[in-house]
Amino acid sequence: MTVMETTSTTGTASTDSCAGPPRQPRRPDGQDKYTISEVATLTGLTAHTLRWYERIGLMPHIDRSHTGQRRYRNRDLDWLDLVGKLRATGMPVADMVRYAELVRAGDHTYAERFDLLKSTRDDVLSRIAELQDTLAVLDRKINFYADAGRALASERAS
Amino acid sequence: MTVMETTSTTGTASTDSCAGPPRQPRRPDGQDKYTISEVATLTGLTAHTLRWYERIGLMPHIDRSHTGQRRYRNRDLDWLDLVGKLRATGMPVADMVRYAELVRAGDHTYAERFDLLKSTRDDVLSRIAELQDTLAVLDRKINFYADAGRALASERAS
DNA sequence: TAAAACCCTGGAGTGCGCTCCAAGCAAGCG
DNA sequence: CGCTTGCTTGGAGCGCACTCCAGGGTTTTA
Repeated sequence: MTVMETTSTTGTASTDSCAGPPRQPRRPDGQDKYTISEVATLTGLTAHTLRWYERIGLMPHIDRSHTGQRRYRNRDLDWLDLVGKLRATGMPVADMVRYAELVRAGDHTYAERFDLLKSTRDDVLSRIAELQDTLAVLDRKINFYADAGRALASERAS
Repeated sequence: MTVMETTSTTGTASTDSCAGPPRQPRRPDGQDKYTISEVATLTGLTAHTLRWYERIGLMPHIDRSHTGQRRYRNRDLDWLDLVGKLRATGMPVADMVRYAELVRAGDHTYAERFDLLKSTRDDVLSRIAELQDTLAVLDRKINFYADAGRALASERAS
């Protein structure tokens, strides 16, 4: 029987949709050192996924302890927050890797980053519109079934 | 060299985000008979995908011509519209199959359909919230890079 | 100090949603 | 009549984003 690796019972749909800055039990900058499993609980990702993100170039360089274990820092958590948000928009991982490369490349890539974020923003806007469209359809159907349900109830009562 | 099967250059992001009832060149009810490739162009799906939807039970029974070719009707196009919208919400195909089964099962499944649509609606709402959250982050970053760009420009001018 | 819990790596496996292939049938056209 | 085009089927293949495994080393707890 080996390790279980955080099966993360907190599903994808977060209950607190109106939280300001997400206050997690982070350590203050300066003594911010997290093991991979701590980061897993903080982010909801598995340790597997965190290592995989690193392999494909989606993470900046992660510090290591003297024996080679990963030691994440607050800025890594910030990055993972961003990654999580971008993933939620449906952005493919490859595109995020591209953005990560631009960040690694230095300040002279500002313009490219700007373009990338701007077109992502457009995507998000149109996806929101799409969802609101779907919402309207859903509401029509829901009303239909609600009415049908009431009709059946009053029929039973008569 | 065999057939090409509609590589659909119209991407996933539709440009007309504010269209009322989507006016497609449909034939009037009564003489509504479409071949699979017509439906492919109308929906943006490939013929492969249409057949696959049928195989997995996502479609109602589709009429056939005397030689066994599919002949879609307007109600099938309506169904595919709904399916497209639900797909856009990220609903797994298996869940849509479940809904399709309820529809096939008859009127006595109204309550279950209601529940399914209602929880889907909740998903959509929280996904919209999520996207708006992401939008805020994106806007902050975009502003940062825009400012940085302006700063560089004025630096060059001095 | 020993057991339990945790972490490391490269590579293989999984599930989803298509996507395509091979082989064949059917209709229209010169 | 053959050619082209389009449709049919079952089944295989693919790309993405993980997800896990084997086989080892490390850290923590009792």
